[in-house]
Amino acid sequence: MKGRVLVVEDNPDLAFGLRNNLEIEGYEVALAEDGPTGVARALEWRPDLVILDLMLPGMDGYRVLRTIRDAGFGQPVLMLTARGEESDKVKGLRSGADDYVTKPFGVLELLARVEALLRRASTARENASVGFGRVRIDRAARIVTRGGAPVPLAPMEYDLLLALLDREGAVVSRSDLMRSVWGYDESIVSRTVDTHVVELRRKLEDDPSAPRHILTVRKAGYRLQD
Amino acid sequence: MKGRVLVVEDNPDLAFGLRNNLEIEGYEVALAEDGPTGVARALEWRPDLVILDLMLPGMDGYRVLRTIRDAGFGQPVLMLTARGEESDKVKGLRSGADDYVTKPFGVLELLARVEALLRRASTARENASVGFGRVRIDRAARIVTRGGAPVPLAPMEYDLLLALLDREGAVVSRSDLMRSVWGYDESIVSRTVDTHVVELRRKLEDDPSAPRHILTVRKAGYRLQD
DNA sequence: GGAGTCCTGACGGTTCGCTGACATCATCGG
DNA sequence: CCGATGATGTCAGCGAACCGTCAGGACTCC
Repeated sequence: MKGRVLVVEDNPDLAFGLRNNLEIEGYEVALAEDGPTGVARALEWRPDLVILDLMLPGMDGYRVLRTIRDAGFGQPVLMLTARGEESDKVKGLRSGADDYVTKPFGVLELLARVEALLRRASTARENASVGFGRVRIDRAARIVTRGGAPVPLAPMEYDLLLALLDREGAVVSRSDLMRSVWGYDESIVSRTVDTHVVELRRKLEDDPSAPRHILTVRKAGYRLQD
Repeated sequence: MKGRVLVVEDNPDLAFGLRNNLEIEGYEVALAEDGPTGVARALEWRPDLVILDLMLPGMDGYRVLRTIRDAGFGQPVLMLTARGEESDKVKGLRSGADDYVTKPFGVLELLARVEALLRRASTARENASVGFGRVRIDRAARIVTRGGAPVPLAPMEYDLLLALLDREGAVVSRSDLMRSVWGYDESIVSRTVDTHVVELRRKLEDDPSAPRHILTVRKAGYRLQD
């Protein structure tokens, strides 16, 4: 099995056609015929790649994309649309899609793009880690414990912790944190991130003044490590 | 500077147009007007991305692509062509191109694709283990180790090291370093670069007074070698 | 309206990086 | 071979950047 592909597409003919071709190529395929179903299946089933139609009943492709990206879905997404306007193409790519195909398209071209995207993505592997040190995080329950005892975290603190955890071991810049946690896109001038980091350290580090897990990387950002 | 882009394109109007638009976006741009020149410049200058026309005098785009890939060039390549047949698209993608745009194309779309490719490539590169001698560099974590032991580097030292590493084996002039690390564009009169090189040698070379990796090339700049 | 939460701006400590002076080295002509 | 010349190595100190910290006020949600 070469990988799992989720096709979010409301046109049955197109959806089944894609599934057939992808399965012939050796992919495992799931279908979703509207936006909300697509979001749910992407997050539950964790496909290796999502083919996402732009025009969908209920929730358009942009919102689907934003939603799953905000939920931490990091696999490549290939956008599919009938509209040919360039502004849409740009919007799709900039809002987190990895590639873009305009209908009508050739199946061979689509398969080639799928393959290229998966080859790129296969180098990056996922972290399923759920904690660090004596700290455990239960994402489903949204509960954090330290040495077994629950630690109450404010919403922003929890989101910040998740953003760091999703990239455990890597340096995350303040801008990235601002974008992924707060949704802002601007450069930083405030001490907002720092303040919340301090609070996280106070609640999660054994010695907050000498942090061993939530580390500062000067001039670059913060790094969470086990 | 967002990255270095090599444009291999024989049509002067198109080439200059691309260069202007890319430079406005903050990329550093080089042009090559035929295949062999493109190959040479890609291998020498080590761009972060290559925009490659399919139809070129002397050596067509496919051969250029094959040649530079065989020579170990791993950065993304965006193919550019007037032909619209799908067979060509597939051939381009399968032969190692990362994306494909058909003329006529909108500049905004092209720029968006360039950005998407570079973003993807940068995340892939972060996981690759690179270094020289006993020194390893983890770009994602921003950690440098020597013989397994972490070496604390000041921000500028780290950035300087990366700039040298990105062009490993090639001589990098002080002006280039000033531009890529410090963002300045002026001619050099200070000992700033030298000072930091000294510090890097002290921390990373086995014998700082007889460097084996961070080498001085008199009247030209510095060169990093394995 | 009260409790909790979040952001901002200010302050201070620490580290960093640039500068300028001097030492040393490579190169080349005599 | 030797000295002149210009390029590079080295060092210390000061000003600035950067981050930790905190308190006040605005906001939200009961």
